[in-house]
Amino acid sequence: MPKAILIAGPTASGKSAAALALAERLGGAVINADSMQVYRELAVLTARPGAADLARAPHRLYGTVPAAEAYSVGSWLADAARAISQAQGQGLVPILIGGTGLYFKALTEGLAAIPDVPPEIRDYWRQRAEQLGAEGLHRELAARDPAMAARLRPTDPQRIARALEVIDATSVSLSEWHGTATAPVLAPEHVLKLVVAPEREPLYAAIDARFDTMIEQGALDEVRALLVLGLDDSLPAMRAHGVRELGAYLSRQTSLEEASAKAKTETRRYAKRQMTWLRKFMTDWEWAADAPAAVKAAAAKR
RNA sequence: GCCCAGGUAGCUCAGUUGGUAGAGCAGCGGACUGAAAAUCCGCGUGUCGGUGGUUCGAAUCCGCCCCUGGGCA
Repeated sequence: MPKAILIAGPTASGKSAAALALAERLGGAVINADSMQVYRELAVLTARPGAADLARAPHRLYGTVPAAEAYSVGSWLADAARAISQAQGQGLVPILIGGTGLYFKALTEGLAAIPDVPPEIRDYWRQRAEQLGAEGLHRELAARDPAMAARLRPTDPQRIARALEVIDATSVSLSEWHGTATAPVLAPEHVLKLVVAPEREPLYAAIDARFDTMIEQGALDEVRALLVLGLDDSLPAMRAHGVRELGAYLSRQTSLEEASAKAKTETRRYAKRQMTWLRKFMTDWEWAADAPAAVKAAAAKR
């Protein structure tokens, strides 16, 4: 019996089905490793497991965070560590499943021990990014943290702002912090690692079909309810695929057809980026083309 | 059947007076340490409808044929 099972894969690959099947078979707890499925207000649009699935096995970290909160790898790692030991304490196999490559990397390789940056400082640099633009911000970084400035592209506002907030809050360069990884929560031994990755064409077809299903299941109501909260556009939850696009439809700026087409395109691009990540970081994982194959591979490994 | 307008990248279309073609979108490859469903970098992928001809040279000019849309019958 493995100490834990990790299942990664692009969106709409069927990895949830594999996780659920394994959880039932082995007596496991399904633990979310997806950056968007944590948000309470986003159930349909993030393809979160429904009531029927939740009844089949214990699920953790799904819909537990309000959309108003800015969640992050760091907070997830802490939550995941807790969920893993809790599951193990109950005699359940932790099955971590999701599409966020960075989360798996943090889990298995550790994360730099950077203190939390105070919200005022975060906001300050994000505003500064708006004002100066990426290149201007990069000049500022070059003055305060040349090492990071050299590592980052002057066109990458997000990472530049992050480097600035860290040196500002801690007086230590992010490049130094990156050398201070904490011990991984899950050592690679005794961990079963699976990738569910269909061929590109069927994957894209599944993405398109799934979005249509989401519309049928009330994605529009979900977006409407989210928008009513009046949250800041820069919050992660507001960046979930479909939120902006369906929002544009709800405010009559575009047709539903066009909104759907755009949301599907965004999702396809995301899946492509996920594949790039998987190819690079999940080289020693067991690869399967669909859920049944993944379950079979898991059985063979035990 | 006749008259127009078109057939160029997966899609929508550019393409000067003939010098074997280029934009947008889509797509593909890559990077990735607290926003990662984010952010950023790179790449035209082509029987120019077909076939004869003119020409040193044809997506561009001429003939015939095929297809699509519109009009007249």
